[in-house]
Amino acid sequence: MLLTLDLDSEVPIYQQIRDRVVEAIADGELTEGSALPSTRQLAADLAINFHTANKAYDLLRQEGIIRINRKSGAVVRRDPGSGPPAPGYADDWQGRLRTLLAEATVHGVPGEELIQRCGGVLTSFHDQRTTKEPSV
Amino acid sequence: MLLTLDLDSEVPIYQQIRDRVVEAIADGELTEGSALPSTRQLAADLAINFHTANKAYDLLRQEGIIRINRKSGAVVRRDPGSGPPAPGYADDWQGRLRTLLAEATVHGVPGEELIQRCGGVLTSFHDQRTTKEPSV
DNA sequence: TATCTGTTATAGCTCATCTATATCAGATAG
DNA sequence: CTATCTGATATAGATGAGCTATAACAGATA
Repeated sequence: MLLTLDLDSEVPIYQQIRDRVVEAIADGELTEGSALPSTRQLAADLAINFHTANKAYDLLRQEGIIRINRKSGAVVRRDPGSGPPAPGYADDWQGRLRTLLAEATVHGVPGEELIQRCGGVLTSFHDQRTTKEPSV
Repeated sequence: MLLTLDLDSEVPIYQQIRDRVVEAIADGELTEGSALPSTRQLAADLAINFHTANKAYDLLRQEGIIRINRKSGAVVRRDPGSGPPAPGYADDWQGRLRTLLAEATVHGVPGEELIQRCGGVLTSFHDQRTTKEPSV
């Protein structure tokens, strides 16, 4: 997994790391059991402080997305096939979706285009996964 | 427009105000030309500092969503019918959409449900608008 | 004139973000 | 056993974001 950061972004570094990992799992690039680099290794690769990488992993752990052992390091715990979401998650998520869709709507993006883009993104997730794991 | 804040949220107050205004415009509750309360009035209603309300309006102005005159106060400048989005906007937006969809996917929400929720939210926008402005 | 508006400036507080060191313990390779 | 990797934890400092508190100024309006 190649991880590029935008140090000029308003989005905190640890948040960017978290987002990229989540997207990589959705893409199928990482699956349940995949090992992530150690916090020190990741920090060295990204030329950031060790604690910032640590915070990113801590965030992913709090979300239940990765698991951290002293022995095996950071390992992916959830992927799209790991089971249904926690109760209430989807509704919370929809609240954030609503804000995002409202913004695009106000800026004049047609509803049909928004649906198309949603579908396109989801298809890209699915395509990536079926590419990595061809149907037996 | 009734505006409720969550002071315990991690989302900054000025961001919450901005989000609620954007959603109200998408809903059709506010349309191009609608007047918003003055910053001092809004701050008093929400029991927050005047500068925080000011920052929210400043953010909306930077996004081109409202217009601020000393004379007429804050007025909605953009609504879903104000024309096409700025070039490059939709692509930027899709990047944020991708992160949001990836998160839900990783948490196990099926793609079909995500599409349904997107459509549902967009329909709620449209319904609200047609309710306020019934077809002649 | 009194009062509303937006605009701007300054200052202070709290907390988030990021970095810099340092230490400790368990696991592992030599 | 020793050296070295790992995660976990503590402390401290720098910088900036977020929010509040006053204050002052200018234009519009009643």
